[in-house]
Amino acid sequence: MTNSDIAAVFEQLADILEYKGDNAFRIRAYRGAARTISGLVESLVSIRNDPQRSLRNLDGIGADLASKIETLLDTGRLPLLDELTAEVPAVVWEMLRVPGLGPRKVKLLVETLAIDSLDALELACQEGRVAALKGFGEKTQQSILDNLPFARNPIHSRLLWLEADGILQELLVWIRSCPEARRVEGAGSWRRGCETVGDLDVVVESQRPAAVMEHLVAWQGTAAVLLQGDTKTSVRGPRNVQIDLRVVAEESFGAALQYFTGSQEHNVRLRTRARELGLSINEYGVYRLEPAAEAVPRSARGASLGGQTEEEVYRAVGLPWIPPELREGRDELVLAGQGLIPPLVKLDDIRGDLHMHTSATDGENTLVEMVRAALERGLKYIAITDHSQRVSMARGLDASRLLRQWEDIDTLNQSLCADGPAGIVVLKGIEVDMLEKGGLDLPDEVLRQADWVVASLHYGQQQPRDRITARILEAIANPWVRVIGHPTGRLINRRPPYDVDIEAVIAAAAGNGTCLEINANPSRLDLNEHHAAAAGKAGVRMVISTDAHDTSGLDLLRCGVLQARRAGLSAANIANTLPLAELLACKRG
DNA sequence: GCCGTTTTCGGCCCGACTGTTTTCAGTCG
Repeated sequence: MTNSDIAAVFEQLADILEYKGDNAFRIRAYRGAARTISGLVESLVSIRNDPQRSLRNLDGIGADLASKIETLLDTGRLPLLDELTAEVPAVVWEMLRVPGLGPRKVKLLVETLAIDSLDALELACQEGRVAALKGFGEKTQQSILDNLPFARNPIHSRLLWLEADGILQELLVWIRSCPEARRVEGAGSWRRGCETVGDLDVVVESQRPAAVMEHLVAWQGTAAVLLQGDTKTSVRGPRNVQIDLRVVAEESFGAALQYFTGSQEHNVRLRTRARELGLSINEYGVYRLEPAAEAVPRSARGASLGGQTEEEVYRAVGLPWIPPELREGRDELVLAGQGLIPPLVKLDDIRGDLHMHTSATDGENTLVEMVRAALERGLKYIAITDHSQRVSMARGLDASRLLRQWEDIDTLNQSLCADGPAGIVVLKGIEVDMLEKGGLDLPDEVLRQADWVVASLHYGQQQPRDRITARILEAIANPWVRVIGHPTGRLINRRPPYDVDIEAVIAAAAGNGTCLEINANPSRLDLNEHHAAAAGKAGVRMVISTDAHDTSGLDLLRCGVLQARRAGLSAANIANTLPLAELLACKRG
């Protein structure tokens, strides 16, 4: 079993235990273990087999879960899961996708009304049998009917970060146009730069919350109002995304922004740290913990020790401000406490883009158009890396077409030089395919004439782990290959990564001085943050590239930079922050 | 089920909103 299989088992156990009404902290323990495991780069097998290490040293994994992991590794099954799965009818998982229905209510519906399908649930609502249940009522019954379509619609995946960003930017412009709104910021997983975003969070400072919330309701993108209170309003926006707006006073803005940025796990850890210091953090500020704090209403508590800015909140617990991209509840609080949060790479640090296509293959713009667009964006160098011949669908280049393109690039560079020193250098590159049977799609004799070679795997993605890994290791060892393109091949929400031993890839890249790509395309973001972090620790340089197929694709660099920041990487970890001469001196020598 | 420079037992972050409730449970983030 792979790490993700085992993480899935623990998630499933947590879901089942939640439905059964088990201890909430036990459930949290299973979810915490699943999170830890899905963030691992090394396989659980290798950790278990390493005499220097122990599964029990993993965050949130104790004696019991370690033994369950061993059982899963040995047998591929877990008796507890088989046992519990049999106790929960399948309809439960469908019903839990109805917004507003949680495990408690679903359990009551299943057990008292014998609901066994969404159709049966709909009928029970129409016949008024749901409203008659204890704890339910007319409004709950109607809300179930209204929300049933969301449970039935299988297209329920989270938005890509860039899609969420498009909606949020429009929304922020609208909210900022409200005269009653002062500071306005996006929060949540969008602000943390997550690969995908489930819903949009906006925090606003205002003296008149009601006016701001009415302004949101009046937005042209608002499709329905889900709930509206004194300080919080939720609406359904474009593409059915839920938008949560929270309005607070000036002295609480930082605390609210911190709270709504999350992640949940980061906040749990931050608040736990606060409690150890005799403090309590909520979305209004930081307070001293009184002996009977629970009984004291917020307004009657002592003065806030901070909350106007995020910096104040972190400072109150003895920490420097932590960049949102690192707030995932991993080791960021410990690092921050030791002053070891690295300066994260910024978009401005990136000097060049080293993976893009032109109309010579499957790009939409010509060489000259791509170069002009890169120049407009202030890039100092770019590599033109069209597909090689194996990618016939894209009219991949054979050696002779490639050499002709490189002649064009030579000519272009000469004319760019004549324009003066503020120009751009165009590198002669290729995205060469790693062939199914091994080897590369162009001979070394051609590759050695290139300035920049990206090697990528597009075919034979179903091959077994050792075959895929061997193909990539061979490319890494090739003296002319500078970087491995989208090293795992995944497409977010569409296609899983191919089965590759990423630990071996990282080790080989480190040994050969070959870079690994952080492909900035919002559907790829490949390497992912965990792999990129591990590569950075291993001393591998990464290249953040757009893989642009048209001029607007060059704007995607910022998505790759966000991914690198989430991996905790600095400019020093990223090869294309270097001046060109140093970049080209990187591999050989 | 995990965890421990006060602890191997007794804790485990915190609050808004809704609906169905005479004081709170469930859901959500």
